[in-house]
Amino acid sequence: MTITHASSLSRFHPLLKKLIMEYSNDWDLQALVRSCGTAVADSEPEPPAAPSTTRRAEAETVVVGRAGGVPEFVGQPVRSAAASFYDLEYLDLYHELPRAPFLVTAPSTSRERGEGGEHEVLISFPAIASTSGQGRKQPGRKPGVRTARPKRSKKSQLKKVVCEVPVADGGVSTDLWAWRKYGQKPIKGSPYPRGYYKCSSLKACMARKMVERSPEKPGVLVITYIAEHCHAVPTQLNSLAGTTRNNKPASPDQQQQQPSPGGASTDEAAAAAAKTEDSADTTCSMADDENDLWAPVEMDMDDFFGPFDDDLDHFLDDDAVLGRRLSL
DNA sequence: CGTCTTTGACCTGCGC
DNA sequence: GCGCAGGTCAAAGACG
Repeated sequence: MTITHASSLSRFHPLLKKLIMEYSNDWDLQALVRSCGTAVADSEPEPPAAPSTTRRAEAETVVVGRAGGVPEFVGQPVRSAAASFYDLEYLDLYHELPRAPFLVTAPSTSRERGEGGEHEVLISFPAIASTSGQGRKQPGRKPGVRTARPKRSKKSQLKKVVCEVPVADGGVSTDLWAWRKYGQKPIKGSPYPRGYYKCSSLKACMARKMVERSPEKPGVLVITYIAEHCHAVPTQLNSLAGTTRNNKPASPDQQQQQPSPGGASTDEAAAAAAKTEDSADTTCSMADDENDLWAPVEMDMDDFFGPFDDDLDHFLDDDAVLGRRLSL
């Protein structure tokens, strides 16, 4: 599969365009580009977002954003996207424009990556808000009981794809993977906890993602995809049990359980963040009402993306196209 | 019944 | 080598 509309390329940021050209036969990259959005508006560079998730993350900045966008990697394993950007290592992709569906800003100065550096791509999607509370208080597991765990691969060698997603309203944001939350941790220096999710489609799948609220931009969720899916996008989201519980408001009890590194005010912030985070996860992982629109169907990728090839230019000027995409 | 979230403990990597 | 912070595990209970 190749990009067939050269005119469409002109809308991409030069760096992205270059990548596309260089990887024009790389289905994965194109999938990422397309899934992130097809149009790119010129914009002035902004200060790069803070290294989003790890203290190790540093890099040049490329910004991709989309108004009302959805950070899905439709029909495309995230790992592939990451692999396609392999040579980019880390792209700090934060930016916002009020109108342009997608943005790419000029990269900041490039940096040398260290040995074993991460490979990260940061993508931002403006203007999604999310609400919905959930959860309940649960006791932790009993101490002292632990089984051997396979040795982890070096964190520094993990590939990452970082997406910045505006706090979704109603949880529009989604990808087609099913995720299961397996942990949550308060992050030092951030009032917001970070949630840890793994792919629940296949036990053997090592794909993971971390969801946290940006401390600098409380309206933005930072989603970091780690590792690779070892399977195709599920044609049906597994597990129906407990899929709607997240829509229930969190109990005050639970909110008090949120980490409170900074005192009472951050208590509230953390609780809010947790709610937002959970909401984001829910919408990313489960077939709620919005996701019904995304009901996975067996579809040829060309068929799936065909409308975007055809309407790429139109896409920029007509939100209806976005709506059309969202309704796919 | 299967899968989910919650949550504290445990483990590991990294910086100093 | 040590300590900290982040990442993962797994029990318990909820949900459909």
